[in-house]
Amino acid sequence: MLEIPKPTLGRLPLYYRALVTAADAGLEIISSAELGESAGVDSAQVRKDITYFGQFGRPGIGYNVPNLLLALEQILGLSNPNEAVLVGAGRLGMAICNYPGFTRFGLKIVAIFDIDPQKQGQQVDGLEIFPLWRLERIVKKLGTQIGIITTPASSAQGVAKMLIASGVQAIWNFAPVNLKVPPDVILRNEDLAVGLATLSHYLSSGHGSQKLK
Amino acid sequence: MLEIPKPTLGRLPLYYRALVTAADAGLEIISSAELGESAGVDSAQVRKDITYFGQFGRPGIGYNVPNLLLALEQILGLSNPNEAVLVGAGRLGMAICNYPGFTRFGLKIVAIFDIDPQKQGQQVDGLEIFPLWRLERIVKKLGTQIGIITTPASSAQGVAKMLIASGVQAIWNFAPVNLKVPPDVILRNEDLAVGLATLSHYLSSGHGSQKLK
DNA sequence: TAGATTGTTAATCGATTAACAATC
DNA sequence: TAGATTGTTAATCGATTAACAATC
Repeated sequence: MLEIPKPTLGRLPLYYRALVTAADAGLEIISSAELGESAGVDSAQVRKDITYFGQFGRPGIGYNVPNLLLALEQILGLSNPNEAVLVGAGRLGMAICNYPGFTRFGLKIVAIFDIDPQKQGQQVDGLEIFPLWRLERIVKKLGTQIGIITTPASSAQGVAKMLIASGVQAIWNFAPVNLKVPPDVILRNEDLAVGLATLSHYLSSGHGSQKLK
Repeated sequence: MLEIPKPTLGRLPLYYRALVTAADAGLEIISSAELGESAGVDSAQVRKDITYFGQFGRPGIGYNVPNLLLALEQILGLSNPNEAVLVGAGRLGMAICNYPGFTRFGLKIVAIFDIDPQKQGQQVDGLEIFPLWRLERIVKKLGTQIGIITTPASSAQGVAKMLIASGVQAIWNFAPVNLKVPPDVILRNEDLAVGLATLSHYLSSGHGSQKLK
């Protein structure tokens, strides 16, 4: 399969969401213009993006909603559910455990870890919080693929090491720090400070009117 | 002042963080190579990015840490603190209220709103949760510039309208939905589902080794 | 047939990378 | 002077936009 550009990959979830909405509304067919309108993307861009993973439209007609939805699930890897462990049971961690958007994207958190003995043994949404020293054995046993880091910045690198030693293939990092990981580990940084700084810049520079990201 | 490219703007907070660390360590001078190493960015890119807002380095020497730090605070608009109201007192909202990274970036949440009467009147970090109908008057009175939306997707557009009617200039949207706002309002979407979908794609496609974002 | 809309090509735009003269 | 490192230019790379022939 050909390589999908990163910017395109970032828009696919937007299309996916727009299509789910359309499907819920009973729509069978959607045009690139309609899809773009709903996702906030130019129609030419929509068509270009879609062709990166196939031909799903019919000239003069549009795209078949269920077909395209299925294709997107494929390409986004949502067909096989993703299991993850979460390290750091603070508020951000708990928010992520509960984030409603994730069920749709097939994320299942299977264990939570925290270094604080106070929290250990507590239940969160039916999941027990385990002590950090049990991480390696549990992750190995479950064969979990994704590790989510919601610890303070100071502990994040250590946690990343543990996760990698335990065999996770991907790390989703919410700690505000630049993690070093081996090249075969997929790393995604979700850095809220970047978003804030961007807003702050545009506010103080007086340029309104930007659609950021 | 010349326009700073968006990708550059996204990297500035990383430099800022690296510089804070360097300053804390008592470093006076830092090279583009060191700064890049710390921020996870190529050194040529670092130099290019910095020149978008001035000349702060000395050939053969490097950059003066305090100077560059100051310049970044300027350009990121951190010199004037940013006040925000937050709408949606769920777990994500609470997590954001507590996110430690924000203090450094000068964000101050001055009021919280929620539609749920159960939550109204409760205190969160010394802030009372107000009913939604009081939003307009309070925001107008405080002159708040930023509105943070952490409601479910279904209510987000309505909340955005209220915020805009109340005079906020920027919206930081965490609800998984494509908001429509007038062109003079700055909109930043923080979409966790995009991050997840990206991870999921790389996991299922078998390409490891990507540093995503 | 006439109107609509795709898939794709070509043109434009913008960002990254590489290289190096100027400077310390 | 020799070595280091910036700021900047030019070359490369990649993404977006525009246009349109092909198709329904």
